[in-house]
Amino acid sequence: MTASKKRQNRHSRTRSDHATELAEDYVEAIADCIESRGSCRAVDLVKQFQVSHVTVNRTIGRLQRDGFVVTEPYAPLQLTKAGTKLAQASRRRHEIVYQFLIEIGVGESTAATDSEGIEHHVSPETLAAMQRFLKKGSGVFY
Amino acid sequence: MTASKKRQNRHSRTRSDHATELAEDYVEAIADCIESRGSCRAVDLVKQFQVSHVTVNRTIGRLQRDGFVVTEPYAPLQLTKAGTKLAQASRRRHEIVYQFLIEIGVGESTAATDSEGIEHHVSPETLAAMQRFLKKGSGVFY
DNA sequence: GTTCAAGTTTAGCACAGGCTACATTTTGTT
DNA sequence: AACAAAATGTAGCCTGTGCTAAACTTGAAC
Repeated sequence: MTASKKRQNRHSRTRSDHATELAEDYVEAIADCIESRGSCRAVDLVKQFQVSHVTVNRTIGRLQRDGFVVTEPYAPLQLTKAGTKLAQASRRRHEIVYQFLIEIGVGESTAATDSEGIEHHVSPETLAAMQRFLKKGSGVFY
Repeated sequence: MTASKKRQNRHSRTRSDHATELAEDYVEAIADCIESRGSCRAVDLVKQFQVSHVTVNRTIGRLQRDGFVVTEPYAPLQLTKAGTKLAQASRRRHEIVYQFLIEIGVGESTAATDSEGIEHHVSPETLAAMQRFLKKGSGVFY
C-alpha cells in the first residue's frame, strides 16, 4: 500500500470519526455521572463539557436519535444498551491509553489531557500493543 | 486537579482542535505534494483527501484566510511561512508517532492509519516521551 | 484559432455543533 | 399556595465541512 493510499483510507474515515467522538465522550460522561451520583441530568454535562445547555440539549437529541440515550422531557438521562456498551468500550480505551502514557513517562495532567484526545483514534491493534506494554511493567523501560 | 476538571480542560479545547486538524492535514499534504511533484494544485488534494473539489476549494479558502496558504485564481498553491512551519511541525509529530507505534509492535498499515489520527492530539510532553522511547531502541522492550 | 477537456470557481443545499435570548417546567422555600 | 431559582426546551443565528449542479478559465490538440 502506498503512503498516499494509506492517507486516503484514514481521511475517508475522518468525518464520521469526528461524529463518533462526541458521542463517545458524552456516553462516557453520562455513565460516569450515573455511577457517581446515581443519575445524570443535562446540567451535569453542561458542567463537564463547558458548553451551553442548548448545545448539550441538542447533542443529547442526536444521541437519542442514534439510539444511545433515552430521555423524556425534564427527566434524567438514561443510556440504552448500545449507549452503555459504547461507554464501556470508550472508558476501557481511555483508561488503557491513560495508563500507557503514564508508563512512558508522561505527567498525570498531560496524560489526562492527551488520552482524551487520543482514545478516539486508537485501533484495536494499537490498543492491544499498549496493553502488552503495560503488562510488561515499567521496569523494562526505566 | 480533579478528574472532571481535567476533562473540562480537554473539552474546552476540542472544537478549536478540530478546526486545526484539517489545517494541519492540508498543509502537510500540500508540502508533500510540492516536494514530490514540484507544485500542488487543488486537484491533487482532491485525490489525497477523497472529498469533492468544492470542499477542497473552500478549505483552501479558509487556509488562505488564516494565513497558511496563498493562491491566485487558477494557479498552484503556495504555503506561507506560517504554513510551511505548520507543515513541518505536523510532519515531525506525525513521523514520531508513526515510528513510535511501529516500535511498540503495531503493524505498518495500522500505524499509518492511527498515527494520522493521533498526531493531532499529542502534546509536546507526550511527543518528548515518545522520542525518549525511540532513542532507547526496541531492544529494551522486546 | 477553434474546440474540448481538465481544472477551478460560484451558487445553493444539508448537517453538526457552537452561541444568545426567551419561554416553559420543576422544585424548593416561605 | 405563591414565588424564586434552577433546569429544560424553543427559536433563530453563525461557522465548518460535506455535497451537486452549473458556469467559467486554461491549456492542449487539431
